Amino acid sequence: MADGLDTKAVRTRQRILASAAREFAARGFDGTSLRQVAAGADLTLGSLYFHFATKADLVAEVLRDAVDFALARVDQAISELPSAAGNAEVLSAAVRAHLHALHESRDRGAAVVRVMDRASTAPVAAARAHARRYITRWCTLIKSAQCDNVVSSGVDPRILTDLLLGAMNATVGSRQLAPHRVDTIAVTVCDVFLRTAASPG
Amino acid sequence: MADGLDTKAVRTRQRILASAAREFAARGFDGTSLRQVAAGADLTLGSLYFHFATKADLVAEVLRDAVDFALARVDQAISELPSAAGNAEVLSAAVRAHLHALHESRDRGAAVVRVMDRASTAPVAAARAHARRYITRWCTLIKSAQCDNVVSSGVDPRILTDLLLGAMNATVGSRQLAPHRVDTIAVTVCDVFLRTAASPG
Amino acid sequence: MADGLDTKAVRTRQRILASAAREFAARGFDGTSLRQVAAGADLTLGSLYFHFATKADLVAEVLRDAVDFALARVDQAISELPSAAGNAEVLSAAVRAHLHALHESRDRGAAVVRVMDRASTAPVAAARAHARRYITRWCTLIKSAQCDNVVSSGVDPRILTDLLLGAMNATVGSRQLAPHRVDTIAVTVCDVFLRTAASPG
Amino acid sequence: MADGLDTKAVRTRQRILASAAREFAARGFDGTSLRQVAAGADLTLGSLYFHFATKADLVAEVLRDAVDFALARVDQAISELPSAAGNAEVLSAAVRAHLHALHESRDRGAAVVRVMDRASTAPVAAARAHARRYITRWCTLIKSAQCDNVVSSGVDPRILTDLLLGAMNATVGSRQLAPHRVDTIAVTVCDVFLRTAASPG
DNA sequence: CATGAATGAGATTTCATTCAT
DNA sequence: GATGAATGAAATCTCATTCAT
Repeated sequence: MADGLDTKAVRTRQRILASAAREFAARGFDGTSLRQVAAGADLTLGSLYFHFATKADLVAEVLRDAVDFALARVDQAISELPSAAGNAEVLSAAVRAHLHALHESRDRGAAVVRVMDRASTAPVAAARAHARRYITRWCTLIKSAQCDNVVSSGVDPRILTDLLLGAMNATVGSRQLAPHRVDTIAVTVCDVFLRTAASPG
Repeated sequence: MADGLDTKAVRTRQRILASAAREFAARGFDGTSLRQVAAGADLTLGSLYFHFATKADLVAEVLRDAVDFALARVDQAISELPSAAGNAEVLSAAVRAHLHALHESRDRGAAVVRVMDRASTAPVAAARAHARRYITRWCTLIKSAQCDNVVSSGVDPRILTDLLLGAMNATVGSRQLAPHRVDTIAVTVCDVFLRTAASPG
Repeated sequence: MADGLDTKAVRTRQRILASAAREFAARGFDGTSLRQVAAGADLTLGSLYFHFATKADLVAEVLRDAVDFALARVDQAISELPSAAGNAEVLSAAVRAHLHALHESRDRGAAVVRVMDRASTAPVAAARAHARRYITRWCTLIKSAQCDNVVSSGVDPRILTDLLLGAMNATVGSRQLAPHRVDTIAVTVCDVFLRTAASPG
Repeated sequence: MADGLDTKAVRTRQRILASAAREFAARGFDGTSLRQVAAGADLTLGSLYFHFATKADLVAEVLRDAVDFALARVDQAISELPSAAGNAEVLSAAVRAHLHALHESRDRGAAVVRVMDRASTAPVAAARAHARRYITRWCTLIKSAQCDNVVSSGVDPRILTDLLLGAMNATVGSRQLAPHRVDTIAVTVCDVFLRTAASPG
């Protein structure tokens, strides 16, 4: 069966993950019932458990997926920059990539933003650790930008990272945004956070 | 019988609201059981219903309280400024007031941040409408600041407001912060969002 | 309210315990659903949980009750013997008391016999420890009887105890026995286990 | 194709029966899931159903096996006695054979003891009927022994049979016993139940 | 022969809510 | 004002069973 990439099970899993992201985004962890998730994936409640042993396992995988997705987008955006690009270009490309990842598949993005908080079970804690690596990545970007005075350089980079991610994540609302609106937001974020008027895009 | 009379009922109500803020902040709306709230207020579950008809009513009042608290703090901070103060001073005073309100009674602040999202029942919708007035207030401040070019002036003030509030609210974490740390955050926020280096405090 | 001995809650508790003993006796621990128990106590499933936090807690209390009941009967029977009674009289009185306790409220007895085995949760383990004290009590009786050569004296008293209790407990079947039939069984047990022809009753 | 052919299917069947005996002995009928049984037989849950149509069918066959095993051992032990052997020798040989059968493959023995009780479905009822024939066999032995006054002769042989089997079956605990310990138990049982001091072995 | 995927019923448990006292 | 007792709905999870491949 080659890579095991398109078996029936794999397709069902994807349907479940999509439905779960949708529901978690709309109603949060505790507000989402697995029956809703199953229905959204055209499945019976019992059948969910063939694919995920636990609600915590399911949400953990949703979170991990979303983080991986955003991370890949940011990495790709940066790698596509011309090699002569300065830290201003790097950071604004990252901002644009993060925002587009967040809004493009809005369910995954909103799910992370709503759920990541505080769901104490073990698998979710693991996903949170995964997400922390994402934050660390951003902190590195911020530090580099501070060296070139691209962003405020006299302040704690950790705080600055929190503010930037907080500002961006706050833009994910209840309904999908058109791509050009996401671009507008990206420009605004850069306009605020970047000292130079490096207009992205 | 005046308004805020200190009867037993009123004191109990306050205890309930405090406990509810604590629990909602820690566990979210769906994650909090009314039994926990009651226990935290040294009460039996049944007794809650003498004071609040519904879980939604209770959370709505918690939210309204928190919004009113922040609104009062911001208004007061602004009114205490010398009459010659410019928009930069006004905005940075508001930032400081908002952040202090958020962290000072962290439970209320975190409760708003965690719960406001999307709890669809009617009373919560009312509280959300109440909160929208708070956002509008901030939008007004932003617009005035844009006139003086104190903040980015070429961008949509609504988006800018969302970014600012999003950034500030993202700083409320799981544990209380010492006041001086809150001040540091306030300085950072102003440093980022205000074009002039108007240091608050 | 005096002793709290006859409140509504206490009466409901008794009804639950009776129903639980009945069901556990008939269907075993895993075979019994709490819905059946609730129905047998004229209660809704949810209401059970006001009185017992857990299925394990419930069964543990049933077991403890049954052991306490048998222990009390055996103690009382022995204490009512004339002070000149020898070990033969003591042992045969105990046999009679145990068998009558077992069959008199058959549900409790059968519940112990069927469930005590192996239900691994913590509260049941506690109940099992409680039951072990009962076995120890019998072992003491057996040892005394061995001293007087009332029962086989050349054998391990622990094994002898197991055989005696095993033989007696095997007599609890699916339906209630008339008291005179229980007496017949008691006579038979004594006839087998006691070396002297000490006829009980 | 003869009868006990050693095809793959037959070997798998044996593995299933062994695993089932183990699980039923450890957790009882309702406490055992077919998935556990399958796993213990290195099989998938679905594959079980190729060999057994129903959980009840499976447990029935386990019970029948165990009864047949014990019956064969008892019969063989008796048939190996010298033809001049009296009823005392016969009974004590039977006791030894039963106890060894019970403890030798402890899983089967314990499975019978734990499960035989009351699993109301039809196939189990059939197995219980099968077991009743085993009890009847013992009752016959007891009656013969009563004729020779080898055991208590003035008592109901049915009751005496129950006591004897109950005593012996009570010795099967949670862990396997060394053979010499089983011999000790057999001696004790004979010492108690047989009027003459016919020491077995 | 065996497996993977799905189903539907039922189990324990939690919880918002009600109401007599 | 407060409590204790009860209810009914819903949630997570387990399990015997089926069937296409």
